Amino acid sequence: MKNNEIVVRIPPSPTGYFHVGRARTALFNYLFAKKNGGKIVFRIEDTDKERSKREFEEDIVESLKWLGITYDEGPFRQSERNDIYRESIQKMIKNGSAYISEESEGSNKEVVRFKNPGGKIKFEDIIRGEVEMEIDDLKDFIIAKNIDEPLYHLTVVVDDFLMGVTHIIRGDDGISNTPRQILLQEAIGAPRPKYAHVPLILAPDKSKMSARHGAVSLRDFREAGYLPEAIVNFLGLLGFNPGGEREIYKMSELIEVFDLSRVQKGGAVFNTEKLDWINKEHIKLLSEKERNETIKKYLEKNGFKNPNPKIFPIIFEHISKWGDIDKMTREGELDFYFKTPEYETHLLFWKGKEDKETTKKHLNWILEKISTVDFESVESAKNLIFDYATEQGRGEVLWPLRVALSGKEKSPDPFTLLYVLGSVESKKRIENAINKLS
RNA sequence: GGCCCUAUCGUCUAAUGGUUAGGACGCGGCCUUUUCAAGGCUGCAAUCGGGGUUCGACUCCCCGUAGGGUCGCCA
Repeated sequence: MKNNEIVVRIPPSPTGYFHVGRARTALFNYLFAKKNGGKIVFRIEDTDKERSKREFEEDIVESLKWLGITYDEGPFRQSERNDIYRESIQKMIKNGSAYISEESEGSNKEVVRFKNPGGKIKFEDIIRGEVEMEIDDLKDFIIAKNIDEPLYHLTVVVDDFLMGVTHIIRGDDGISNTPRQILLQEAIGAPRPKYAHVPLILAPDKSKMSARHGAVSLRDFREAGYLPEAIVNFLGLLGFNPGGEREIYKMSELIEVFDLSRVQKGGAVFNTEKLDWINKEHIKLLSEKERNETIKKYLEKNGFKNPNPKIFPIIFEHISKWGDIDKMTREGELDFYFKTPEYETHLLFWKGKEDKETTKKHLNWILEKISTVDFESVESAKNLIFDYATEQGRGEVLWPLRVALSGKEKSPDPFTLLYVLGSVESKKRIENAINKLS
């Protein structure tokens, strides 16, 4: 089933944390390779010694792993392959396709330039169709600072050739590099791979998504508490759609339906709301156990020791990503589960109607009613009170009860609160409320 | 500015010559045992403009327009 004809590559340069755009390109490469039984080569393009950092390389490796994008070969580091590039440069100089050029500007007085034949370069792009570009204004572009310091175009072409890369699936912003690389391929006698330039991921203002637009690196999303499967789902469907109306896909399902020729031509705006929705859908797909464990972990991280497991499903209902738990904590939305709430007395009144006696009456009724029982379920709490509430006016009874228990204008329903808090704590809070009214 | 690319609801997209232009996110309304959330139902909302080709264009061609990418001894 292995199709050894197909080889793709994932070639990040470790000059920053792994960017979502690059992640998506990596994902498309992965999907394409897996779909067609091809091979994936992972190559670190760290020829720029100034900007390349191990920290970034590690981040990229980790991010790929987090997403579930695996590779068959590598990582290779271009910085460790100088012998290979040197040989190519020398060969090109020898056959006249490159030459050492004396410079009056720049930081080196001699560089290696490629002899540009000029004219036009035409190539076939799987996504865009036929593309033709003029190359005259490329001049004799530089392929190495010197014989031991090769530059991007040269290293890419040499490596793609040596690693047997058949399909180059990369971001749209690299399309203008293609003619240069084709020229180089011809000079070293490499076959021309097939190209597919995927459109860019755009910020809401339609410009290329970059750091000034907020969260752009995978680690940002990881830290915000997104699920990797949601990121994969979202990115996989950004600029690609298999047709049909399905929105939620797992990696394996994405592989099945992936088709490079269905990739969109235009850029796609990164829509965080949709990502959040997709993330929530994937949280729903988790097992209850897995979900609860993560919620517990986040609660503890936020300083809530030994959280009551009864609140896990409530929290689940209110979040679209784990990081929302951090936010809820910060905004004090969770405090009432753990300690007696503080609130303005006025909040106790249904629709702001300052009727102390009635409010007290209802609260007292409930207090008495619950003093002898404990709640086995939300239902049992409801059964105890609901008929009375219906008779007396649901808002009149239920609103003050809810406020007494939560101290909040917005919270889960009072029966759930009763069940979660238990009768002892509930009684205490209701008594509190009654005291406030006296 | 040169070169290149792109163009369907606000956003992601479906419809590859014939549909009341479909779905999703978001937004509004209603319902669902007070509020919030969740859920259900429902509503608003698009083929950039102009020419062709064709019996018939979202779909094909041309010209505009708009947006984007790229023009390093970075990758």
